[in-house]
Amino acid sequence: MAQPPMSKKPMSKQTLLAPLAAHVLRHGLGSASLRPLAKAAGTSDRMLIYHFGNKEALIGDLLGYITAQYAAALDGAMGGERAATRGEVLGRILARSREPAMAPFMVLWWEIVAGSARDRPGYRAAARRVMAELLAWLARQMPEDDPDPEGGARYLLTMIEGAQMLAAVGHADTAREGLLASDLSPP
Amino acid sequence: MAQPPMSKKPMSKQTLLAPLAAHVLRHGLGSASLRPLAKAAGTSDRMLIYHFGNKEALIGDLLGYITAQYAAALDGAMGGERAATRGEVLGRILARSREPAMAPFMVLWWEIVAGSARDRPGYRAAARRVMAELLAWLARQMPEDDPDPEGGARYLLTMIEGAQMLAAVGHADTAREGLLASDLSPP
DNA sequence: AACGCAATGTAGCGACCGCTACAAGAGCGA
DNA sequence: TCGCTCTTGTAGCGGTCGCTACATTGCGTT
Repeated sequence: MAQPPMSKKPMSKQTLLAPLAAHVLRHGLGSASLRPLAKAAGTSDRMLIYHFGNKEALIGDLLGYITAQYAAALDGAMGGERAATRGEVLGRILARSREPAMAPFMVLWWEIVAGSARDRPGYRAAARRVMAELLAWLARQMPEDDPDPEGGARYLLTMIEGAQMLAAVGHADTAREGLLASDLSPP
Repeated sequence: MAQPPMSKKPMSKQTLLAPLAAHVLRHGLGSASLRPLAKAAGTSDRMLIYHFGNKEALIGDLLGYITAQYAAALDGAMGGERAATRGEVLGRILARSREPAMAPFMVLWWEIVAGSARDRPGYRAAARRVMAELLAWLARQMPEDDPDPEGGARYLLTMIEGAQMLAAVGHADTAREGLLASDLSPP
């Protein structure tokens, strides 16, 4: 069946990034090749190269877009009054990370970490951006009477990432029980 | 120049795994395709399929071999007297992880985690094996007077993996400073 | 109307992918 | 020696990869 004319879209980098990001969040970076990506964005591999130059640049832009999305999601979750304890801050962010909407990003995140560890171009920058954003968010969330909010944020970030890694390999219970043995008494 | 006859090698799964693992540790799992792997092992893609059945099985066996190697390395590092504090245990294992000999495994590790998060066959099992081994090692290392060695091991495991993830994305200093803000006073 | 240029489709290149069909050796027991 | 099985080499299949050459469309400017 022939398509109706279907209001023409400008089809620039910016309009392409959203569907491309959606595809990568669903299927991962490892199997992100030009033709499937193009199909997901309603265009052709030819046009992806035309707009982004080459695949490496495309992935770089895509990682930037996705990490910016993640940062915005974090900022949007900033509401509510301050937590009373470090443990409460930790509980909040872990709960947020467990939300189903975050799952695709969490899965993608480990691909970004792996790329960063191997120094693949663009990955390190994307990972650092997420970490910086998370660190700032945590510092803002720390209890009002915390003696060392920056230090506490770094401590919590370490715990959070450890817990999420354990969850990624099916050891979520290990992390949960580990937190019980820390000085972070859960709420 | 023609090769001398060069004592014939039996060339079984077991003899192949060592050079294959070495290649994967150097170049990563993402770019591990049959022909380069075969070349590294002194054989042909044809023979890899012959011995392992298909690539998925090969990767599975390879992950098993590498994680077993890692476990053995951990056991070999078990010597010495017990640590006096949890912080000292943490310091020991982080120091061990920083050894240059461990670097290839550390880089590979995040690929394993990413594969596990995406549920690629074989990855979850390999990751769980490493975690279980590390957990047992930690429990054995805990201070003699620790009130809850298993809980402490889980806590330390969470911190360790968080710290290593941060190191993988170039935030090693964040993890180090974060530990100063914890109840784990460094030695 | 003529031109210029950005946007896009079509077709294909050479390289690599996992895997297989086929045949030939190598050793061994009957 | 015959045949059998295990191992190996050669060649190639159909597919995907990133990317490009070339032609065409369409729109704004002159």
